[in-house]
Amino acid sequence: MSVKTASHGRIDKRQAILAAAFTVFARQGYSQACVQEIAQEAGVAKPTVYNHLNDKENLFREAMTEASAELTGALLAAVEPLRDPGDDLRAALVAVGDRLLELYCEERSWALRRLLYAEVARFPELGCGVDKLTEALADRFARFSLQGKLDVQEPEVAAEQFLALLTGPMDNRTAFGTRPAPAAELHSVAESAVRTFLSAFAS
Amino acid sequence: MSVKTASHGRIDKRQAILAAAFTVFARQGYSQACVQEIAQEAGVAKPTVYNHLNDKENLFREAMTEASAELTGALLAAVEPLRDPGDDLRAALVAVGDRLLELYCEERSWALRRLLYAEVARFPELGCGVDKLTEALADRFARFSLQGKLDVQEPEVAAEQFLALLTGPMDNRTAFGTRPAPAAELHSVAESAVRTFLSAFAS
Amino acid sequence: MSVKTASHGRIDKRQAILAAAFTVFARQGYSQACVQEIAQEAGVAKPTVYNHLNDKENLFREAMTEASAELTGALLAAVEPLRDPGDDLRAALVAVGDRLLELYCEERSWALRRLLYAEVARFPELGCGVDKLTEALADRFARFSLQGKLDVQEPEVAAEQFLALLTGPMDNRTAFGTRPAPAAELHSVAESAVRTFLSAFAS
Amino acid sequence: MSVKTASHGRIDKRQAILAAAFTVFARQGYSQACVQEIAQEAGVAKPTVYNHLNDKENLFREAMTEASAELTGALLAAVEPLRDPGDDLRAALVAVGDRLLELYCEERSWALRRLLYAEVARFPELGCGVDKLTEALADRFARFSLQGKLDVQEPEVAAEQFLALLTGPMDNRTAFGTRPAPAAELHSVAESAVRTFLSAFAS
DNA sequence: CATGAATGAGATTTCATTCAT
DNA sequence: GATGAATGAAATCTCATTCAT
Repeated sequence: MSVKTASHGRIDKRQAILAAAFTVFARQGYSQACVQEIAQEAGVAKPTVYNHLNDKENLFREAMTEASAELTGALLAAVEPLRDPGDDLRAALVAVGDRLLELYCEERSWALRRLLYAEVARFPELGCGVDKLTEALADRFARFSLQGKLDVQEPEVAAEQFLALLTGPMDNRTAFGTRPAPAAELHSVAESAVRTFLSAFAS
Repeated sequence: MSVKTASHGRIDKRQAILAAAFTVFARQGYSQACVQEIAQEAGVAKPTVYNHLNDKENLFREAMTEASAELTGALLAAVEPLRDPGDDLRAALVAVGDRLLELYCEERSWALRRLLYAEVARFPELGCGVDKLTEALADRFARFSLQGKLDVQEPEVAAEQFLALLTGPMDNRTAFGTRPAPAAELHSVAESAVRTFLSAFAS
Repeated sequence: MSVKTASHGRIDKRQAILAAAFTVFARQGYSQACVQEIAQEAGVAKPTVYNHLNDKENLFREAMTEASAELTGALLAAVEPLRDPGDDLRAALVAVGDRLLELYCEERSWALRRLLYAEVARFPELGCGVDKLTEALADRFARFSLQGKLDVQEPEVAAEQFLALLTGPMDNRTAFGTRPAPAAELHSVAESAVRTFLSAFAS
Repeated sequence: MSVKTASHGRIDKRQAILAAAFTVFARQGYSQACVQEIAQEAGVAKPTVYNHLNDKENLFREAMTEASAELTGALLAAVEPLRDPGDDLRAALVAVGDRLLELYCEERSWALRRLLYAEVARFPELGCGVDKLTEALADRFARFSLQGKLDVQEPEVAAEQFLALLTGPMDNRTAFGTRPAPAAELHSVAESAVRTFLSAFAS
């Protein structure tokens, strides 16, 4: 009724289309996905998709950007607790590791990474985002080092390695996200990662 | 002319088609690649492709299997030197790390992984191969542990982590294989990986 | 604001739409032209076009009628001087011929004829207008005949032939209005036409 | 069966497609015509059309070129008799005029000209063909002038004018090919044209 | 009356796949 | 066994037209 409502309606529809698009792209891959199916999933007619997003490529870009931002937000939130890790640094790192792995192994995360890998050659801008997660983690590690809680010379490298230890094993363990990993296994991976990390960087 | 030659000719043609297929799939992705282009790249007519490999899906499977086996072979060969590491374990590990990273960052390797990631949802059998590289490395680490050169409780986990430390950083550093990484950077990553690994697992 | 102004505004808007429509139809042809573009050119929204003119076909009809009337008016005005040709009939005919050819070769004239030719099959009413120009010219020639200035038995035929001699050569000379014709060439054609015409019909 | 037959089959199919294309384009215009309908008219599947002619634009170009060449051939043949006009030049000219007008007023001729006019803006190469008919006629008139049968200073201009006198009146008389013209009317136009032409150029 | 948004229908084009030779 | 030709099916995108405001 009000302008605001109308505006929201428009924005909502755009968001609905983007969400539907990501769902379908995740299921079928970029090329196999057809705009028709995305429109159906969003509950609109095909031309409406073209009215809001210009063409399939742009639709993909926007849907990926959206999904990517969402995941990045959650990941950054997951490392926030390290601002106040309490007495037990190991426990704090394991908790963060658990949470990161949980996010990393969500179905949508795998789908996002699969699409990213698959299409980065044709959509190079998708791979260009700076890795905010590594940076945020490097910030924490630098602080810990200053506080004498860790002995880290190159915080960026340490952050990279922390994340690599966490997520690296999951490709093979879940057959690239095809098989689900039990929570216990995730926790075990997180603990191993933290153990190795602390063995290397404990002060 | 002879049966043997004819047979070889047949096999050669099949191999040529598979090689061409991988090249084209790597360039375009599974869906974007069209059989016509593969046939052209292989220098044969389209129906010949269908005579040798039944349909596009099978063509993809076989081409991926072929390329995958090739890469796996090279990776396994790269860890062979660890059977006789000499006195300086660190140097041996760095050398192996260098070689593994080099292989990992070849254009064809990225392409293979991109295709794997992209299509594992529709071709689940592609992701099912046991990870021979991790196993081979775990074998070496187990030996080192027995020989007192390392202190490794779970060789599989240690191998996973060694590989994660090596390759994990490369996704972001090369924008998923889109940007080339200078050899010096590769070496630096290998050294960091080995340093962290040995800090954690030195006996 | 006032009724009169509003009414004028309405008429003006209709005229603006028709003018824009002709411009776009001339540029793109009937089918290629899209209502969206016409609306843009007219500076109104698409439904406004539908409010004023019912559908695309009617829009075309009206735009063509408008443009056609405009051109016809100019052509009729161009032969008016023959009501008072002065002493030198040849000079008067050449002057009229020059002006007619000039109008005939305007960009908009070519566009109009192109659209007429192109769409007369689907809009037969467009081709049904009596040829007022031929009639007007026939009237003049009949007068000249009565006055002993010409020897014309069938004024309609003479008028047809005068116009044919003028405009017939232009299709090929301008590649159907695609290439511009220099003014000198136009004048030369007009002179040749008048020469032949007078050779045949001089009293 | 034989290679030759196979080859003919291919050529025949291409010709069939081009003929069907011209028929449909003539009926519907370039944009309204759809490839689907052309394929149906030709009795082949839609992709076959795309196999032989690359896209709709090229299909149009080739179909127009073909039809144009056909008509041009007939027109040139129609003026051949003027190589040996016999004693009665007037009669010969009228005969040729009759035949030219007959060809000019065939349904396919009107269709060709309509398409040419309609699309010359988007397919400029279609309008670029030299006018062989005018040239051939100019050649005949030049001969007649040398032989003292005519008094023609500029044969090209005379030829242009002869054709203009013939065909110029037909646009209006047939409502641009929409109405059929009775043979008697055609003959009358031809006679008037020849009368005027000879009045002007008789030696 | 003017308009932003939505849509049903349909156009061009591509591609995996199969015959017939 | 290899190939030129043909095709059924489907995908992207456009456009005339209509609601609801």
